Amino acid sequence: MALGALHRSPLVDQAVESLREQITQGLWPVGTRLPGETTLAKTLGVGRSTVREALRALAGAGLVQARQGAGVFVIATSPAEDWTARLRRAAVADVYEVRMLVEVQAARLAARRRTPDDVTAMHAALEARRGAARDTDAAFVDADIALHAAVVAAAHNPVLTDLFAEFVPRLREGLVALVDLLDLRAGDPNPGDATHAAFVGAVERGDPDAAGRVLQEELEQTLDRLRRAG
Amino acid sequence: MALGALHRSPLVDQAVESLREQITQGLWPVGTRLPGETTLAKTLGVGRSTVREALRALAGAGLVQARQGAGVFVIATSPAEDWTARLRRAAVADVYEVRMLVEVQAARLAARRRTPDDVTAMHAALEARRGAARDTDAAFVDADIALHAAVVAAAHNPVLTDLFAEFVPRLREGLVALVDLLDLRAGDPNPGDATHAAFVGAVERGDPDAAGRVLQEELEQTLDRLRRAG
DNA sequence: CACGACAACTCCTCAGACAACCTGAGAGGT
DNA sequence: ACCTCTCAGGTTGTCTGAGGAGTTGTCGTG
Repeated sequence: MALGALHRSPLVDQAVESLREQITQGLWPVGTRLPGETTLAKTLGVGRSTVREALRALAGAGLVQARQGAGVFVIATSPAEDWTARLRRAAVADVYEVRMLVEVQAARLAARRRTPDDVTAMHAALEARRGAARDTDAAFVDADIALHAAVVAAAHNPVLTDLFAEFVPRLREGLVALVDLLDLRAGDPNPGDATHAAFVGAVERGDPDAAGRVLQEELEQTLDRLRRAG
Repeated sequence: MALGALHRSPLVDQAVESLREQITQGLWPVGTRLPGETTLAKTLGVGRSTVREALRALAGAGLVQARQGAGVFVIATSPAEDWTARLRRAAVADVYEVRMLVEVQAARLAARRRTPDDVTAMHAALEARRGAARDTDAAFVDADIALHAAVVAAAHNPVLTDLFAEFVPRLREGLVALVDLLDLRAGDPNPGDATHAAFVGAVERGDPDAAGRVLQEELEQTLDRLRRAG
């Protein structure tokens, strides 16, 4: 059941994925009528109401359209979906891997371009991360992400900043689940503080290689955990 | 009674509209929990199944998300601006820079994960790029991008592949303009062939460092030209 | 051939039941 | 005072059965 996430998905979601895949793969071209609800229910092995809800979800995404008495018709095979929705559906590990690729390079850029203002912002974020040590998991993850966002912002590329922001919701979701699942803060309520401080220091003194290396190691560790947990 | 409000819409659609309106109007900000299904059913005057299907439609559109046992939560108040529009507004140099960051790391991944199929695809793309040497500027740029896309695909991360695909339109636009503006193919109708071949070779023999380095140099050169031209 | 009746499908809506799950409050122990 | 555990109430998830309403193709009749 390689449905990629830390929680097992409801039947409806599985049905949606199955149907969406068959549509995008071209099994049912645009304009064709889907099999009836009862037929789909039998082939998918779920109840009729589950099929209906799955079809509603696809209709909400703009892939199909139901006409009473006639049937459900495919009106688009391309998702035409926004990027955030795609991220939400992707496996957390894949999202995290891309985040790692992007941020490591962003850190290298930041080490070359950071301004004094960026440095103060980064230090403030680092302090906030420490302050969240005695807070809830979600708050700690938020502080952690804020620190990383501050570094990305120091790269001074608006596209990059937007891109990272796009990843944040899914990232947050996955990290909170991970921290909770593995009880990462059991021993140390402020895990990764030393590496994060070293990371910020490298950016501050303008050392791209060190910044990239430290960050890569830190993120790779988490990525391994995510892969094992998923 | 010819046009206008002919066939009344199904209750589900009415419920979807009603709920969507209340969400976009800000009655339920992001993060808040919606009233329970039974409550909504009573206030909307429809059955619970109808409410469920309406919520599924909104979930498919990316506005809400249901968590079993907890409730249905608002995760966005508007259908999320599409990323391509944002890219179109950004400076080409900034887009290209991010593309460089992403692809250099993607190439390193690809060097580790490429399969025999990937290698044949890359070779075919390289040949196609050569074949486009005597073609128009636009066709040559397309072949070039296709080669880069083939390498990214070899990294075997769906999120990464999608991300790169998102960049393609804007990239193509900028590159065609650049080639035309600087007359890059005046002397050599197939510029960058040697470096691209070296690049593919590095990925093929599984050398991440070399692949990353060659690609970075190649892309940085173009980025410089873009900055000067812009 | 033209046309209307009709049967067989389809989706639409509701009601009820039970399962799976989350959350918060309170009991109880330390 | 604090922590842990239990548990009840509420929530979404899933299935089933029953009609209602609309569409479409068929078939008999003229």
